[in-house]
Amino acid sequence: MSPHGKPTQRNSSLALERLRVLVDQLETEGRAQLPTERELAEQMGVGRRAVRRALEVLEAEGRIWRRQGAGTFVGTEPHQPERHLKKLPEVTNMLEVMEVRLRLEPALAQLAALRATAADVAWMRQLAAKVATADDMDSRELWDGALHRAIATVAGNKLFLALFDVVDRVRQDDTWRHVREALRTEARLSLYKSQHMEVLDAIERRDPAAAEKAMRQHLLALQERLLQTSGGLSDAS
Amino acid sequence: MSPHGKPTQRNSSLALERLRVLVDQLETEGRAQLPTERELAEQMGVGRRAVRRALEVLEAEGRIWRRQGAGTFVGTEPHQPERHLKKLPEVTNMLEVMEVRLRLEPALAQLAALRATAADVAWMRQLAAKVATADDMDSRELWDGALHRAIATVAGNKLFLALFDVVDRVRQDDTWRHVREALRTEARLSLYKSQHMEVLDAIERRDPAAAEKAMRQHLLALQERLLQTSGGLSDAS
DNA sequence: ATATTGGAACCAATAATATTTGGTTCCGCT
DNA sequence: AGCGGAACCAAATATTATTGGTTCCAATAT
Repeated sequence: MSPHGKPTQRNSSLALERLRVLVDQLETEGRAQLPTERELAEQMGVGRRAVRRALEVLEAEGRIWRRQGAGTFVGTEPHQPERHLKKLPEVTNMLEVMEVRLRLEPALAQLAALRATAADVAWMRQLAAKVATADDMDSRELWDGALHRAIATVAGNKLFLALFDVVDRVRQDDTWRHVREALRTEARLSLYKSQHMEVLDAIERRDPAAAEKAMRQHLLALQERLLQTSGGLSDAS
Repeated sequence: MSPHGKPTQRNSSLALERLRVLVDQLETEGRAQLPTERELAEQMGVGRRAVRRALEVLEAEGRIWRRQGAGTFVGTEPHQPERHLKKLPEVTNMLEVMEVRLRLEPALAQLAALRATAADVAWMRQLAAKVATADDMDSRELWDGALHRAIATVAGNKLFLALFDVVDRVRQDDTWRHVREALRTEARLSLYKSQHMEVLDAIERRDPAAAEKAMRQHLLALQERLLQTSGGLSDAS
């Protein structure tokens, strides 16, 4: 065989034609996976780049889907919730996070007010004190996160706590570090501190409605600050 | 060496004493993992069962923690949210699931009312029709789940949808099949059907408050039925 | 005779390693 | 400039080894 075959760019078109036939064939046979790119290139006598270009077309058409390390498959990508969780930071943005927190955490504060013991209240107050006395921003954010999670724990619903952790992991993702830094300005510290106190006071009074409202006020203040600084964030499309 | 050493049951106590020393030693050295049970048994000249009994004591005291396939470690088990997600069905119960759904899904219906397109409404109505016309209970539950997830999708918040999927996976767990069967009685079908319609009507009217309320009513009816049938479920402690 | 122990074998979950495979970059050739 | 080939990267999978969990049995002591 002559090395470096026909110099024309028709190779990818040829590969595309033959791949369409192959995909139809596999579809009728009910098989899903097609050969590796290297095998396809050798079988058709073209380079791997030509094969890849052809596969890109088929993928854009939705006829196939590919996953690095796994292979190329006929049809559309199956829905796998677990896999989706891992790349949540890529498909979400801070506005969505706040939209969720605004609905989750007030409910958690409400439940905490219903179920908190005296020891729970003491624990949360300790954390609030740590938030208030922390000097650098890193430790402040650390303790603040611990306080919010403590409230979620005191709420006494394991499933709810798991949901909180999912949101919290997205929130803590490095992608949003600069956004979080913008939120925690010195001027707002006293406001956040007093709002924390309102939440804890309501929980200690066993006043679910007040706890819910206080937490909502706190998160609304955060959201407001978010909208002020960035003027809105679009998703990373 | 004589096979089957000292016949006394003191072996586990002896092992416990020596293990305490070992744990203290590792703790000061900053090392976490201690030898395998087989190695410990050989080193101390006792059987593995004696070692295991001693380790059980230390684990109950919170001095060590063990994981099958990994090893035994000094200290307390580190918090790993991902690992916790996998065994959620074991640590939760149906009441917790309903408590969460009652706070998640009304918010999702509210957002859906704000963001639904005409095509979205048509899609959800198709699913509602499938629920109403399904004859056997399995397919009914299947389409009902699809409808609820459609509403969560129309809500237009990827993170919120991910949370819904987490709850849904727990809800669909095989452990609760008999509970779900008890919920879906023939007598309640017309009620659920009309409640679905109320939710979709409110969404089509772009009435967030009504959509939220209708969804809450629907879930409250489900929760009520759950409490009626089982008389309350305690967690599997 | 009964109970307890040590030993061995097996099971199941985890971790470590190797292999596969799509994704990317680079180079020589035409 | 475009192609083929090779090499390398990174994600996913398959395989193997490790390790706690469990069961069973024979030996021994009481």
